[in-house]
Amino acid sequence: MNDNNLPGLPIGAVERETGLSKDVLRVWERRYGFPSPLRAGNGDRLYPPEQVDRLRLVKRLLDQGLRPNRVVRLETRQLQQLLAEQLPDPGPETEHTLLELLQEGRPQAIAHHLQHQLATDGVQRFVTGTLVRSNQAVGMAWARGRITIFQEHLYSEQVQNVLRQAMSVLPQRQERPRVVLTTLPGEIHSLGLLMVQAVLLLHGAEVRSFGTQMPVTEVVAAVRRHQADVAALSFSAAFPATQAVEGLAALRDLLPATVGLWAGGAGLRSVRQPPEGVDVIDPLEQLVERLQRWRSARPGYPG
Amino acid sequence: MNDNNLPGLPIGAVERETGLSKDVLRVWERRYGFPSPLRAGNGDRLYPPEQVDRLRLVKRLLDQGLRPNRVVRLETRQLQQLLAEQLPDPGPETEHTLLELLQEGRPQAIAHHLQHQLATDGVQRFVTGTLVRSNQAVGMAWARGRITIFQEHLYSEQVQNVLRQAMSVLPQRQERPRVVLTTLPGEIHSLGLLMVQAVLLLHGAEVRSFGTQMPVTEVVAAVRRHQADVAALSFSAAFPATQAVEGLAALRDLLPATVGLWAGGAGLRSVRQPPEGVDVIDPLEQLVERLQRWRSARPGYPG
DNA sequence: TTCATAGTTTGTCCTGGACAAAGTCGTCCT
DNA sequence: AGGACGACTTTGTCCAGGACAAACTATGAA
Repeated sequence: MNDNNLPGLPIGAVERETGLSKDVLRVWERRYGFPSPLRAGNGDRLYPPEQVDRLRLVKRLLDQGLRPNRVVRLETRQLQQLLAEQLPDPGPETEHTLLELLQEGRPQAIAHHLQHQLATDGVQRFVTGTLVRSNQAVGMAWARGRITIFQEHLYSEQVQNVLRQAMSVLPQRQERPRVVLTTLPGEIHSLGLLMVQAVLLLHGAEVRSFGTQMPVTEVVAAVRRHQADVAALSFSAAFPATQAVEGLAALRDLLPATVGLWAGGAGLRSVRQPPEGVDVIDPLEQLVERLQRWRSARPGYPG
Repeated sequence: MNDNNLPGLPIGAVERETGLSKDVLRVWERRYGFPSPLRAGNGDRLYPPEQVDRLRLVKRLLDQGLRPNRVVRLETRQLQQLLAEQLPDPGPETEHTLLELLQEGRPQAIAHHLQHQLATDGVQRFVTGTLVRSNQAVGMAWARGRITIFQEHLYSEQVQNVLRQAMSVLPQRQERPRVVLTTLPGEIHSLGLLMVQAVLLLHGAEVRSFGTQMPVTEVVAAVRRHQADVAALSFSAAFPATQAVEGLAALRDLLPATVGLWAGGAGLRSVRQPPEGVDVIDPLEQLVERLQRWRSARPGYPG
């Protein structure tokens, strides 16, 4: 039996759980008076679980582009409300069944449901339409407190399974362009990556996916070694826009000018002016056009 | 054209790339004189790429259980040497072909190779034997500078594909125990999770995998909601042992006594005494025994 | 409207100190 | 010999409070 009934989490644990750095947590406390953690005997901050939950909501609002000033002081209720307003709404009853399945918590049923939709829609519409809406619906449901984190996790795990399986069935046509696909360090979400991969694969491009968290220099090395035509980067909403821009600028600088640099994902929504030489692709449908444009600009390549 | 020719990375980027916290980077500098970053005009640290590479090596040595004191001051050469000694050696020529394929960099060929071995070995031996050795071989090759990070990434991406596909073919017998499977926040590696999932699935357990990074309270909620018999946690070598122990203790405290708590992975190697009520399972083969023990202790359940 | 400029907000980084947990080592007792 | 215990050392994490540049906002001119 462990005496682990602490009244709260230390700052490091909160950083890991919320994605807000220790520095930010401390400076918010100083500036806005929230969070207002308890203190351990030695002066260490201890964040009560309610405050951690509230911080998670704040984080998502920031990810939507709101500024701390307007958000940090709000109560949980208000945060939920505001987040529901801010999040893209997939429509009222769009994904009712999915959410019910999530609440029941039978992973098989969820996978089956997704599989069914995939079969109905086909890969293209499934990924760029249905899945996008489902993701939004799930995010919305979390914001409203209808589902919890573990249910979100369960969802993305199932999506991942379905997507990977769909791709394994797709013919590998290996036509140009050859695309190196990955994310920068600090990105934790891999769903976007898979969605991009599926679309590219479907349209006959040769995708070489490296998963998440590739340092800039490694992306460059991979592009060279694989003689890729394009480097494609994915950024989730949770990824700091400033880091994205920084990374893309550095990449553009290090990659040969002949190599395309494509970037997409909710993490770039708030970026006013992307670095020169970077193609921002958003929404996902644009990827197909971009692909065709690349090919028609290079008639030498088949496709 | 961007002026991104900085002589080094800021401390935050180094944290993301190496997994060493800003605090650690600064305190090492103070104590050991390494790293010794340049300074920007405003006093900010700028870590040259060579030092970042060296830090990556240091990090892996710490992950092997060595102490900073003995390691931080060493040169790159010595670090590589020492790491080669410390890492478990899968034998001289064991995975020669795999490494050659990795160096060539054709993902298809790698997947094919893995698939072939899977077919030869069967799931059990593939996961607990061949894959473990392959992982070691790849880690070793990186330590020796034979391959780089992006090649490691490519490898784990292929392994992931092969494993997920193998599991999708496996019959879902859904016998007891029902196992909630995940990792704690801060864990970035998901391979271990998949390997465990494959073994459990093969032996007819009902696995509910939630991917990586589940807060302790969410694990508890998931176990309750899913009426699971066991919570299984995976820890990679990169995961701080102290955090693992802390998290496991908290989990044990919050979970009902009737629910088993199984933990495994290289991240627990250095743990002398795990918290009471936690089953440490290492190596992976033990998982099968543990499963059978669980079942024979509960003759009511089929299996 | 669009664009430049002044003001504000915000994340990140800095120094240098402190301390508890974990590891190491030597000693004593069985 | 082996194991338990206590003293010493190492190490990661946390603290305070200040600073600043980049990003954003608001204001006013063309």
